[in-house]
Amino acid sequence: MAASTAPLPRTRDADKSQQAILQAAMEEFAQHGHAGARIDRIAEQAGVNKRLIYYYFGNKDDLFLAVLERTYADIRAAEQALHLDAMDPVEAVRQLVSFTWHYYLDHPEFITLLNSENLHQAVHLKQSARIQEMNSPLVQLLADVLERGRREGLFRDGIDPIQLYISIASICYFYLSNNPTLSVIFGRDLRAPKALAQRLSHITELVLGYVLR
Amino acid sequence: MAASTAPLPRTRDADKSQQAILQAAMEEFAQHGHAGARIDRIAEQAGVNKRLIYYYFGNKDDLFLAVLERTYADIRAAEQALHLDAMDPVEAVRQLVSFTWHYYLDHPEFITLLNSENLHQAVHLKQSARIQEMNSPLVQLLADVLERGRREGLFRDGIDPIQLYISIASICYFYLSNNPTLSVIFGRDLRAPKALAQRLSHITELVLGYVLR
Amino acid sequence: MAASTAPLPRTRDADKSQQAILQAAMEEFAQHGHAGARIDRIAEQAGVNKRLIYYYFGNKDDLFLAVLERTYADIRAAEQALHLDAMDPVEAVRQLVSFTWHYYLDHPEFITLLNSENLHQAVHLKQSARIQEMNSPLVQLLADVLERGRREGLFRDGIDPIQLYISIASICYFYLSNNPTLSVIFGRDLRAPKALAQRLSHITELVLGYVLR
Amino acid sequence: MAASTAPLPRTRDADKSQQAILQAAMEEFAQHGHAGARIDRIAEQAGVNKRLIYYYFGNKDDLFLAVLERTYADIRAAEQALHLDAMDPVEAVRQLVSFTWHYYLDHPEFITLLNSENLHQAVHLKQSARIQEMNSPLVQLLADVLERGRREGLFRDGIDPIQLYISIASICYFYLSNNPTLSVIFGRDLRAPKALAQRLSHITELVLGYVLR
DNA sequence: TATGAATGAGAATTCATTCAT
DNA sequence: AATGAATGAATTCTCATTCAT
Repeated sequence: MAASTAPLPRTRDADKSQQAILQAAMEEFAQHGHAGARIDRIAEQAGVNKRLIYYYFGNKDDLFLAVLERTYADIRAAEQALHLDAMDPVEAVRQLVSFTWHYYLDHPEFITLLNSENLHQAVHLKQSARIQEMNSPLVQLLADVLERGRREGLFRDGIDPIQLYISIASICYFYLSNNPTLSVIFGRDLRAPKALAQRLSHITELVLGYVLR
Repeated sequence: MAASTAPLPRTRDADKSQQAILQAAMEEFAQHGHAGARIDRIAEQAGVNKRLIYYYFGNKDDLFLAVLERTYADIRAAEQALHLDAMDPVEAVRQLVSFTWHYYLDHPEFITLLNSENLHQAVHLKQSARIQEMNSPLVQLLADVLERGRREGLFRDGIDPIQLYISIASICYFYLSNNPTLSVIFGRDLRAPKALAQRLSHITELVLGYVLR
Repeated sequence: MAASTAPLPRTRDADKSQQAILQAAMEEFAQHGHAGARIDRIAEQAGVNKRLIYYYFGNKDDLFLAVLERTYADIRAAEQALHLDAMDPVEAVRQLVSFTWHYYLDHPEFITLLNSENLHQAVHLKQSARIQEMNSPLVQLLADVLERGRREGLFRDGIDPIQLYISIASICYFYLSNNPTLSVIFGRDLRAPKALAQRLSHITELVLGYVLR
Repeated sequence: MAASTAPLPRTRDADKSQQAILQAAMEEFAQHGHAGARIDRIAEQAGVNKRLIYYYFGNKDDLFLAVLERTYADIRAAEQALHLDAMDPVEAVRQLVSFTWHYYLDHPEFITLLNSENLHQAVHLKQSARIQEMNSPLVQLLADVLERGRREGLFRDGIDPIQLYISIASICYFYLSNNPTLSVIFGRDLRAPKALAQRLSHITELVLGYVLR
């Protein structure tokens, strides 16, 4: 029945294999970094022949780039769902912080992939027109929120939205990225649920404490 | 006395060899991460026989740990020189932010080494009693500063010094750590002198904006 | 049928490659022992890329085990061809001795491989369910022969077949295994054809002298 | 007091170091064979600097030879204590078997060192005039015993003492040398005290069963 | 007599990638 | 679209041995 409806099965399998490779590669690169990742493990995890990876993705670097592209596409898609313009300024800031925090928390691969790419001076990213075209809506949304807050007399003047956006990302990202070493240094489990809740509370306070006049 | 002045231009200097290896290893691990680092390159850079690395440091992991230990020892030593207790609270916060920022800026290896260690879930760090004993004085100093500021009616109440310390580290670290990808995404050079100055200005403002009532 | 005759001079023959590796490994391990064997030489002798050895056999130890398994399989196969039950008891004992002697004489690799494995306390053998399942038929055959001889009044009573089997193996094995040192100590070539013939004659006499009442 | 009696201390230390090296080397070569032995471990075990091994023994092969020489010297010394000429022939044979068995049992290093040397076609032994001059008295003693037994009408005629000597060595040596593999193959611990006693009983019976008419 | 420092040659093993079908 | 076979170039690590004192 499926066969009679369309000439798709072949294509579907191909797509399925590619998706399986991409997913496995994302996990492998996320867990071991670019240099530590193994093509063999990706093939095994994806359940495909190793040769197929080269067939579809060329080589390890191109595969890494494909993973990066998908990673950025994913976060951009998630960002699209965030409608800060419909909220009052304070709530919008809260939501932005919360979204950023939870996105990183739920997508640890995002952090390790970016770290790996930064270790390599963003060589892959620089090659990708696709990613560079995927503009994050958040900076503009944040700029609007800040302007609205300023006009309402709630927020302070002269806040640079890019700087603030980076700062919000920072205080979410770093805590999660460096959690293992911080946990050892401070001698406590900074990934415990309670610690995570306290962290979100602090960063929200920090950001609001700064923007509110 | 004659004995102590004599052997200057010797090659058979164990300590010198070890330091050369350690320095070369720090650079190699910082530049390529743990998995990407090459023992061969370290030997070449250190100007010693590859075998000597194993003679003194055992294996790649132990060498990496030795590098981590030195890295932490270095920052702890720098932190010791910071006398926040002699300053008024606002100035102390400024100095802490400035110190943190400049330390990371001047020691890019600190960032990449920590990232590499975090990718590996701090496995090496967990083994090192030495590092765990090197307590940073900054958290306590910051706690004192916050308390003084609070008593003087300058600072807000209920600030957790550990959270704030991590946040200060975050906003300094992330900007530098993720500079390559951020620069591509935002389409401008975030390491340009002017951009760096603006960043320091922003983070100082952000932190003071939060702590001041 | 055409299909089966076609691909003769192919190099891409997995089984052929594996057999070539196994054969070369057997010779290398037999000649140099486990520790003295070199993977490089095995690859060269087998005419394959060194990497292929790891592809098929995992590592040196696993390869050694594969060689051991084949070695035991070979001797078990040879033992199967020995039909002691069809002979009169005295002839059967003669044949068993002769078979054992000639098998060791014709398969010097059996001796050195076993010596190597014994030096390592049989660590590889202990892992191999396969070898442990390959029961030698000889002990049971010998037990039957001894029982027949006893009933016919030819052989003495109370001979333990396992002990006798080990003794027969001993007097064949040791002479060949320790031939180099014995030759030096006794100052004559114990591998000369005449010496070998005398040895077989002696051991046959020794065993028969013991079993016959 | 010791210092005043002679100028020996220095020499004694030297001798002590040499003996420590030799002892450690014997254990190392016995446990790992020639190829598997490590100079580093020998130095560590002997508690001396690695360089000293080269100072006293030249190189690994020469050290191995020195170990072999001591090993042969030891067994020759033990053999000297065996006075078969004072016993009646049957008792003398029993004693020879028992001595051989217990010597191998108590000196496992003898077995593994000889196996290692035989793997190498006795290359070291061939170089050693010393060892070749250390004639074992046992063959001659056995010849005398056999002759006495024959004259007393107890022993059979025409027994070659060298062959019998080798056979006695065989049945003792092989059981112990190949104990690990035999234990696995037979599925029982052939080094258990009871198994050892049974073995000695069997080999005594076997030899006497042969020599007695 | 003794030793810590140093090394060249080699050892097992790994890895991304290509071949042949 | 897919795969098992095969490989060259590393890569970490080892080892007997020598250097310099």
